[in-house]
Amino acid sequence: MARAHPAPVVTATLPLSPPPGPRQQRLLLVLREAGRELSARELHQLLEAAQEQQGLATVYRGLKLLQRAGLVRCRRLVNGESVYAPLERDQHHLTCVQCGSSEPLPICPLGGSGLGLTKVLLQGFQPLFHTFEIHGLCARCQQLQAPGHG
Amino acid sequence: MARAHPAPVVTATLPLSPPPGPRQQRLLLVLREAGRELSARELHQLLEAAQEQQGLATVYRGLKLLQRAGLVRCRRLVNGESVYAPLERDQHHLTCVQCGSSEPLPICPLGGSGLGLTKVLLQGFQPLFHTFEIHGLCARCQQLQAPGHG
DNA sequence: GCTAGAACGACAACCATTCTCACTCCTGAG
DNA sequence: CTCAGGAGTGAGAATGGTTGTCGTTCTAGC
Ligand SMILES: [Mn+2]
Ligand SMILES: [Mn+2]
Ligand SMILES: [Zn+2]
Ligand SMILES: [Zn+2]
Repeated sequence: MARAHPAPVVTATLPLSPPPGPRQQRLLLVLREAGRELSARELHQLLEAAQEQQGLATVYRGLKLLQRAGLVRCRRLVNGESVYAPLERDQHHLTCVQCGSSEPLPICPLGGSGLGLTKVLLQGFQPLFHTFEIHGLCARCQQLQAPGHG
Repeated sequence: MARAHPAPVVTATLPLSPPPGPRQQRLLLVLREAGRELSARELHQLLEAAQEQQGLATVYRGLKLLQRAGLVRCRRLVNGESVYAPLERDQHHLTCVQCGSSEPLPICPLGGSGLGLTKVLLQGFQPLFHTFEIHGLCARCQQLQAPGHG
């Protein structure tokens, strides 16, 4: 019977592609062991230190594969560089438009409520991950920008 | 003028800075008249066509001022360029990690529920705007990536 | 009119990312 | 085993949006 389902939320998706090759698995492992988001260059350097070097171009290629496989998420910092993290680490940020600092924000807009991200809205689009960010002024930059600075 | 503001929620914030100068007001006007997000270069060219040219560096400077004043929002496209829109236009997107296409997503994670963006969470951070994006594969790229392609 | 400081604009510099292309490695056929 | 084909790789060049530099122009105050 077609009962009124609580709208099957379509995010937190299943992997699409077959498991990636060994190079990509190494990338994923390093990302999982790191406690934070890593840039492509950091990843490249960490691999180098671990005697498993991969050319920077290869790192970028691998990260793109992992994204398409639904294993890695990515966001761009204000300074232009992209940072990567495992998909299962669901983390968002407060980012200062002035100094670019970015600190964790312990909420997720899709977390509890579900938000009703139905297939109707997605219309054939296959979601892999989401980004949510609040941009504004950090406490320090507010003071520096304040009119009466003393 | 004074648009209805629905929100007890802490986002959709009040302007912080004094009203910007005439150059910035022109930028804001063009952004409001355009039906879509504009890049700095597009803005520069539109102003040129309207006999109100501003150097590209000045356009960037003005956009940063408008952001800090709580009048303009900004997001980065996959190809690296930033696009700008008036703050009151609350729009989010589905973005393809493969081809970079980005189509509107008619929901906002802060819209109805409020999400509980309390001052406790923000801890002195002054929110100006937010970005929310679902990244994945558009219908076309799913087909091209499919295993049995025919 | 004159001066100090802010705003401006043309252009150079920056730098993360992507592209190029020669080379290596793997695989399957013979 | 030998070899051809193709995918994967890596070093370096190219790309391009954004930011920095710095001499010029505008503005306000006297
Ligand atoms: Mn989340
Ligand atoms: Mn919104
Ligand atoms: Zn700041
Ligand atoms: Zn696509």
